[in-house]
Order: sequence, then C-alpha cells, then structure tokens
Amino acid sequence: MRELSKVFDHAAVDPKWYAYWEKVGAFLADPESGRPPFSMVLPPPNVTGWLHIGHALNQTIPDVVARWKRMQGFDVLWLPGTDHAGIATQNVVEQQLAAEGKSRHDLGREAFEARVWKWVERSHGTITSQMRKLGSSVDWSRERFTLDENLSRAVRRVFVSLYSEGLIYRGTYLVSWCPRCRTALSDLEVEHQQTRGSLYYIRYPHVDGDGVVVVATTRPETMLGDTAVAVHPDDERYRTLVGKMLRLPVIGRELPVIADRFVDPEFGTGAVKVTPAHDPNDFEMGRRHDLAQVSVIDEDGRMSKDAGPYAGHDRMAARKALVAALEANGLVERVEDHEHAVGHCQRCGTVVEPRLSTQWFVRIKPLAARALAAVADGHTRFVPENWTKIYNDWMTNIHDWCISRQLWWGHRIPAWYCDACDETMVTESAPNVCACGGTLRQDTDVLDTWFSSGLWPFSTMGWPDDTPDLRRYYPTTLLITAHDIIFFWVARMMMLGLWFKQDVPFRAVYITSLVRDEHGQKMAKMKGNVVDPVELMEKIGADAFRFTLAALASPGMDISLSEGRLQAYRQFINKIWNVSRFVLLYVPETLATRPAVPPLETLDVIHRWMLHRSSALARELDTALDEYRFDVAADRLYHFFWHEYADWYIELIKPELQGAAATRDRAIAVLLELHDRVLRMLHPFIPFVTEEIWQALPQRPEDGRAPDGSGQTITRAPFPTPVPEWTDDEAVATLRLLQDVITAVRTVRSEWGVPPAQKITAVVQGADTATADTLRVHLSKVTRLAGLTTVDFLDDVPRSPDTVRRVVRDFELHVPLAGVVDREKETERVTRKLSKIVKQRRGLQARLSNEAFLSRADPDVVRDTRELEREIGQRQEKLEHILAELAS
RNA sequence: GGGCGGUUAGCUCAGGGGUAGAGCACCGGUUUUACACACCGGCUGUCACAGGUUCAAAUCCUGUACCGCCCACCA
Repeated sequence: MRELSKVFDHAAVDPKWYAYWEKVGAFLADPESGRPPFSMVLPPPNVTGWLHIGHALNQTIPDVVARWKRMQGFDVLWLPGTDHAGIATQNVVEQQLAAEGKSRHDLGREAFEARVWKWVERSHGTITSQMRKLGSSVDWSRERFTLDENLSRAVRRVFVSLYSEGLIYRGTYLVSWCPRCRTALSDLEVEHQQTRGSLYYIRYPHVDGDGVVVVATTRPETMLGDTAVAVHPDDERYRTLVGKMLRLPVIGRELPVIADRFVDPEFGTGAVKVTPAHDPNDFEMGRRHDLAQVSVIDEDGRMSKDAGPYAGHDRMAARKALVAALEANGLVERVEDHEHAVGHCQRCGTVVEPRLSTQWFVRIKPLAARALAAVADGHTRFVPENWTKIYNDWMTNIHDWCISRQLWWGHRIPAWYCDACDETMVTESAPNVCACGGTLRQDTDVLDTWFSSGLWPFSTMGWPDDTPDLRRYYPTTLLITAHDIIFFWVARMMMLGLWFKQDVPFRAVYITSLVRDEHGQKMAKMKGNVVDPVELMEKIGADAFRFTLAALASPGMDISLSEGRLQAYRQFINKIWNVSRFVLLYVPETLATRPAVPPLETLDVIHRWMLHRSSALARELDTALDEYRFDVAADRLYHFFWHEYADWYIELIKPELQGAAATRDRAIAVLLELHDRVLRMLHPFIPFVTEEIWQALPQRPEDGRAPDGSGQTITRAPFPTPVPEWTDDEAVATLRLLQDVITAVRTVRSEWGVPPAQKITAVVQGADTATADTLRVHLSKVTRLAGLTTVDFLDDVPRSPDTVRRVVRDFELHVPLAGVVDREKETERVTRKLSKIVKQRRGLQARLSNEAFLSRADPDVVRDTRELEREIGQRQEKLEHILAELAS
C-alpha cells in the first residue's frame, strides 16, 4: 500500500479512480450541503461522433475550475449533457442510409427517427466514456439531452409563450436555403467564402424601338426570375429610361425600369436586374415597388418550371448553358473576373440559395435589447473582455431568427393547421380537433437545434417547473466555451434566459481559444494534422494532456499544440511520480496519519524556506486562477515543483532523511505536509496521478471525506491557502546565498571539466561577517551539493596560477584546480564576463549622469539604479584585478 | 468593405515603461541506489519595420508590411 509502481501506468490508474469518484459521489452537487453554490453547465457536445481536441480543451479548463472550487469548499454543480444537433445528426444518418442505397424517404419519418435514436445511443456512449477518460468531474446524476421529455416541454413552453407575445411569427420570406440538406438555414448557419467568379454584362433589349440596357450580374441563371431592372433615381444616364419596358431575353417577359436608391451607380453599368425571389436586396426592392416574385430555382437547387427551357437543369449547369446561349445571340457584352462572397452551408458546404419559402421566425429585437442591457449593466462579464464588443456588435445588428427546419430530427414545431377552416393553433400539447370540427395536422418542420440549446441553463434544471436546483444554481456562476459559438449559443442563452428567467444565465463567460496544430495551422482531415485526444491520452495519459492544454491556454490566443510541450509535461508527470516514490521511501509503514508540522523554530532553514515558498505559491495560484490565467497557474506549479521543490528542497533534505531518528521524523513531517499541499494544488490540473499518490500517503482521517462517507478522496480535500506564519524572508535570503555559491562552484567544475566524483576545495575571500557566518552554519549543504571537501574563509589568499577565481556577489570564490587551469582560457572567460559587466555599467552610468533621469524618474528607481551601479562597479574592480593578476 | 488578434532565442510560447524569460532543441559533463521521461553546467535574441510620446519603449501612440480570425444584402 505504501508503495508506488516503478512507472506511472495511466492506463490502469485513470479508470480506477474515475470509477471510484463516481462510486463515492465525489462530483455530485448537493443543494442541502449548506456550502455556497458554484454552478456551470457543460456546453453540450453534439451527440454525433466523438470528441475532438476542442472539446478536450473546453472540458479541461472548466474541470480545473470545478475541481478547484470543489476543493475550496463550494457546492459545485457542473451539469453535463449532449445536444441532438439537428442537421448534423440527420446528415450523418442520411449518409449511412445513402451507403445502403436508401434515402430517409424510403424509411418514412417514424422509422427514420428510430434509426437516428439507435445511432444516438451508441454515439452518446462514446462521448460519455471519452469524458470520463479526460477526467471531467461532471455530475452525471444530472445529465441531460436536448430531446429529453422535460427539455422538450421547455421548448414547447417557450415557443408557445413567444408566439402568444407576438415574438414568433410565420411568413413567406427570402431565406437561406441549403439545396442538399433541403432545409432553411439561419443567417449564422451560412458561411461566406471569398470566391473567384465572373461578372457577366448582359444586354436587355428595349420593348419599344432599338437599343439595349446592359446589366451586370454574377448569377446570370437568376435572370430568368427577373421582374424589373433598377437604376439610381439621380443617375443622369438612365433618367429618361425610368418607366420604360425592357424585354427579358429567353423568357420574353416585359420588365419595367424602376428607380431605387439602393442601386449604386458606380457598380457595373449602374443598371441592375431585379430578382425578388433569389436575392435579399432584390426581395426588399421588390416589396418597395410591388414587383412579382418568380422562383426559378426549386428546393433541390434545380431550375423550376418557370425557368423556361432550363426547367429541370441543375442551377450551375443552367448558368453555363444560359451564358452560352446568350453569347450565341450576341446578348453578352463582356465578362469580367470578379471576386465576391458566396454563402455555403455550414454543415455540408453546399452553395446556399436564397429562396422564397414559408418559415417560422423569432422577432429578435426585443430579446436582443435585454441581452445588450444585461451586459452593459455588468450582469454578465466576458473574459477576455474584448469579446464584449463582438457580442455587442452582433446583438445590435441582429436580424430575425429563422427557426424552422425542414428536417425530421428535432423538436417538432407545436403548431397545428386546420384543413377545414385554415386556423393555426399553437399549443403545448396536441389538440384533438379544430373548433370548427375539422381535422388538424401538425406542422411537419422541426426547430433549429440552437432553439433548444438556448434554454440549456434552465431547461436542464427542471424549468418550467420551479425546482430546488433551479432556485439554487440559476444563474450559473460561469460559462466556459469556445468563441465559435458565441452567437449560436451564448447570445441565444442570454436572450432566452433573460426573457424567461428574468436573469442572465451566467455571471461570467470565459471564452477559450481554438486548438491548432503545432505550427498554428487549423486542424483538418484534409491536411492530415488532426490530433485525436483519445489517442493522445492513450499515449501520454490524460494528466499530461490536460496539463499541456492548461499551460498553453493563454487568453485570447489560439493554441498551438506543440509536440515539445506535450513531451515536457509528460515528463513532468513522470517527475511528480518519481519524487513521490522517493518521498514514500521514507514514510514508515506504521505511520497511519500525516503528522503535524513541528514548531518552526525547531526546523532547519531549508524547511522554513520551502514552507514559505509553498505558501507564496498558494497565493499566486489564487490570483492566477481568479483571473482565469490557467497558463500562469500551470507554469508556477511546474516551476515550483521541479526547480524548487525537487531540485533544491528534496536534494537538501536528503541527509536529514537518512540521518538520526529525531531529525528524520521532523523532516518527514514537513516533507509530508509539503507533498500533500503540492498534490492538492496540482490536483485540479492532473487529477488522476495526484489521487493515486495522495491515496498512498498517510492522511488525516478528516481530510477529503467522500460524500457517501465510505472513504477519502483528494477531490474533496481542501485546496491549500497561504499560511502567513510561514513567511520567512530570512530563509529566502539564506537559500539564495547558498544557491549562488553552489552554482558558482558547479559552473567552475563544469568549465574546467572536473568530474562529479572528484571532490575539490574552495576558499571564500572577502565575505562580510554575516555572510561568512551563514555559509559556515550551512557549510555541509554547500560542500555536498557542490562536491567540495572543505571551504576555507580567508581574507588573504595567496596567488596561484592553479586557482580559478570567481566573483560571487560581493566576495570572491577561489577554487584551486591543480593541473587543469589554462591561463589563456581563463583570461578569455574573465574578459568576456568583464566586458558584459562594463557594458551594463556604462548604461547605468549614462542614466545616472542624466539630469533629467535624476529629477524625473521615480526616486526608488534612481536609488535602485545607484545601488546596482555600485555593486556592478565592485564586481568590475574585482574582475579587473583578477585579470591583471592573470596577465602578470 | 468593416472589426479584432498576432509578429520576442532554431521551434512552440510567456512577459508588457527601468535595459528580456520558460519548455523543447543544441553543446559539454555525469550509472550521485526517486527519476536517463534524470542530474549538473553552458550557448542563443538590433523583442517585424518606420516614425512619435517619455528621463527611459520590446512594452504606450501612429503608420507600414506580412500572417491569422470574425463580421458584411453591393448586383
């Protein structure tokens, strides 16, 4: 039991502890606990597929927070769940069907839905097991799915409520349409890409008499749906033309020339074809001028029956054929290269078609107004702050939200239509018959996936019922999510939360960065640079992976997942493991309980130094984590553990550990206290390895009691806080002195190739009494770590060509090295040091002789500069002296 | 077309008015019984460029270049 295996076997250890944590209820929120609440919801991953590296980051960061807050004594609720992900999931299953040569229509709606449910179950299992591998400390007892009965009830309640308030309406408008997914999309689901295309100049002949008007268009195929040509009212060139009629080529329809201020006289020819059924601007213009709307492209992206000879052609093919035909008839004046933004379907990449159709919309402005005000009033804070502006801009320029989707997978719209009387009924539960007696049929569309995710912070807690969870945990304390869903999700939660709960859904939003490959490239299957988090965890363990993510998570910067960093942190875990094994070597089997720290005055300076440092670290961690600087926290932990605790403290206490019983027991008591503290501080970042080690150490029975009372767990042990009594600046100063001397000797040894096994001597010359005394008291530490037999303290050291002299602080260190010292080489070294110092000193002197500096700079700075200049001057003198003697 | 971020050691990145850091890589040395995924020591930079503010700029301001991201109804 008091033993750790030779190597840390994460594959065996990780699952063991996760299962234990679940068994003892380590992650359960407890409204009855009497502790202050701290709540977060997990951005529900799409139930389709598996977790990618971005999910890993967006679970690691909140997990660090959740574990930290839990250890600080908060009643933490971190609520998990998954999203049914309408289009995404339906597409996956449709692709599976396509592979079997079937479409969803072959199955019918019910069978198709059943099929999706089957897939979702399997996929859900994958996702949740991946979350457990990563160590996410979510409360599984409160897991939710957006299609759960209660969440669906919430969706219906919200829909009906907004409808009755006049904030949801149905109507026929131009919406973005994906011809492949065969559904309407919201503006957000359309991704614009700069595309190289052509600008076609096409001649439209006058109906009466000769001549043509040339219009420019990037989409000639839509001309078949033209119902006017527009010019700017002030455009002199076309003044006489307004009101005249043109003849639409191919179709032969007569088009009026209208005047509209929207037209930019500078672009193209200043005359623009108007296609109200296929262009958002033309749609608006059509309404202003009461133009007919002719749809020439149908829901599959083919030309409709109104497209004349091109009916049935694919829209892209029709473009080519039409241009060829126009050219043949001399109706194309010219074609220019033209770059413009083309909308693509976010889910399948198909070019989106603006298309006239009847859809449901949310009248968004009233909701957006509240969401804007809430952030302006500071009820929700963005971290980093600059996201506030992005949120505000979007919220200010927001358009009505198209929420109906022509899909089968999702929340069916709770609207029923009567065939007999044309009545529309919007109700939470299905009505039987219409008041007129006619049969009702439910709207066949489903809602945008984000409509239900927008309710997530309260629907998951039982809303519309008034539940204890809802009362206690809403608003949530913090939301941690990626920036790519600020509009999709964060903004919608703000609007809907404020509308239905009269309060913001979260007090703060921490926006994480995108994870890229090690050269900052976006990960993409095509590039073959996708890193699978599960594979990575299998290779290096969840802890190393998590620590890397946290360490690289600088706010506002994308993360380059560098191989070097991953390696370094894997080695860090290994280091922690081995230090812990070393500690355990000295813990007697009979020691059941971690002993108290002995009185400070009985402790050697090295212990007092480390206690001081561990207290300071706790303070630094508090600050860093409070500011969401996970990178800073990780960096401090890394440096503290490796380069202070392991490299110096552990090395320095070895003699005590191997010495007399009384000394040893005191050392072990401090060591165990420190090790316990550092494990707890590390735990939020690297939960598995810390629990494994913590469990092997003797604990106090009251520490980290599991909620079910069956055992102990570090997840419930208090997070270390600063200990003011441990403050000890004198110990810090002493250690700094010892380190300086030891390092100086080591450097000399290394420079002159003295093998580590070969013991040498050293002489300290010219140290003041206090310094010399301190060194004398701790001489054994210096001699052991520097590989010395003795250190002499002399005021006058005889000159010897075999002695290397170094300046340490304000004294000199003489290291006799018979036979190895080369005078020339030594001269070169000292010269190099000297020239560096001279340069630095000149800079300082220049400042000090500058009247402006002396009169304007902060007096403290002036004082420090003087002090430094003086010190450096002394060093310079000493070095010059050494050099002179070398030369003689 | 608007907006935002970046440019610091060979690589990946911190820092952010007082003269530059980490990890990896590199060089040299070590079987010091916790760790070679280790230990000890060392090397490395006109902090993108040009102006400005300041006693002092890698750090603040302006502009330029390049890289990246977001938003956008000019055909």
